[in-house]
Amino acid sequence: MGRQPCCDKVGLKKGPWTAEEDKKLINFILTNGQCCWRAVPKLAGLLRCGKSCRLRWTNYLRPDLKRGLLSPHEEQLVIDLHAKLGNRWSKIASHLPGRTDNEIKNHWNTHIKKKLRKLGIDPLTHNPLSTPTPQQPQNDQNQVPQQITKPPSIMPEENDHDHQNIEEEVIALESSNTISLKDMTTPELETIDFCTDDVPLIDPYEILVPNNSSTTSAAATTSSSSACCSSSSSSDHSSKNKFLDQDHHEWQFPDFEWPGTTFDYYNDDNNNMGLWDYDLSSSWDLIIINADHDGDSTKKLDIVDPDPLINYQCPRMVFDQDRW
DNA sequence: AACTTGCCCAACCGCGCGCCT
DNA sequence: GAGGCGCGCGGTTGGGCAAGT
Repeated sequence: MGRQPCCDKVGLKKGPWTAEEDKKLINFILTNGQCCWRAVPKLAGLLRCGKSCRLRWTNYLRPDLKRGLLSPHEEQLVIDLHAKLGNRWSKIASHLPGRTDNEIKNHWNTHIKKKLRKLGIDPLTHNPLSTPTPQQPQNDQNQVPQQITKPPSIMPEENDHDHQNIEEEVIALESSNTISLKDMTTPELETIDFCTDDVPLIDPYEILVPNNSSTTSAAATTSSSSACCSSSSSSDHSSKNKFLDQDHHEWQFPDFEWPGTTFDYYNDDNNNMGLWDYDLSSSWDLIIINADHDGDSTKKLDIVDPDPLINYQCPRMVFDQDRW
C-alpha cells in the first residue's frame, strides 16, 4: 500500500534513548493511560516516532520485565516452543513472563543457536544436522519447523522425565489462567525447579515496597488480592518485578492488574497488555502504599510531581543504569 | 598500549494484518 | 472493495564493550 515510514519526518530523533527521554515517556504513561502510540511522542514532548516509543516501553521500560540471562529452564522452554511455533517470537515470549520477544530473539540468535549446533542439532528444523538432499530442501526461515518427537535438550542432566516436565510445564502455561500472589507461593509451585538459584523465593509478606516497612505487608496484601499475572514457575514469582539497587537492597514491584478480567500472560490471543485501555496511574498507586500516613493502605497518592513516583515505581530504571 | 575480532543487545526497518471510512 | 491508518511482528543493523593478539 506504499505507506510512508513512520520515522521519515524530519527532526525526529533516532538512536539510543536518553534518561531524559525515558523519563518523559514514563511520566506520560503514568499520567495518561488512554492514548495511542502515534500520539505519545507529541503529547509527551518527545522527538520520536510512536513506534520507537512503543518499542522502548515494551522492550525496556515496562516495569514487569525480567532482566538478565535466560535460565536453562527458560532456554529449554524457548527451544520447545520454537520447535512448535518456529520464529514466532512474540508467541514464544508470551509463554515467558517478563521476557520480551526481542530479548528471546536475541538470546536465540546469540546463545541457543550455537548451543544447538554444537549438539549437532539444526536450530531451524530441530532435527539432527545433516546435509540437505534434493528431496529434503532446507526449511525456509519463516517456515514452522516440523514437529519432532522429542525436541532437543540443552539441559545436560535432562532425561525423558525432565523433558516430560517441560512439556507439562508448557501445557500448564498454556492452560493456566491466573495465579494469585498467594498461589504463587504454594509448595507445589515451589517445587518447580526454575532458576531458583538466581532468585530466592519470597513470600507475599516479604514483598518490599521502598520506604515505609510498616505498610509493606499491606501492600503485599493488596497486591496479592489483586495481582493476577499468572505464572508457572517459582522463579517467576520470585524474580518478577524484583530489583536490586546499587547497595543490593531488594525492591519489589507488585504485579499490575490489567484491564478486562485478569491479565493472562499465557493466552496467545491476549498477550498484548492492553496498556492503553488502562489507566496506569490507578494501578501504580498500589505501589505507592508508603503514601499512607494514617493506616489506610488503600489510600491513593496524588500524582502531582511524577519524579518521586518514578523513583519509587521504577526502581529497575533507577538502579539499572547509572544515569538514573 | 594499540589494534583487531567477536559478541551482545537496543533500536531500527519494512511488511502484514486488522480496523475504519 | 479500495485505500488509509495504526499497530505488532520478525529480521537486521550498528554501536559499545570485552577478549584476544
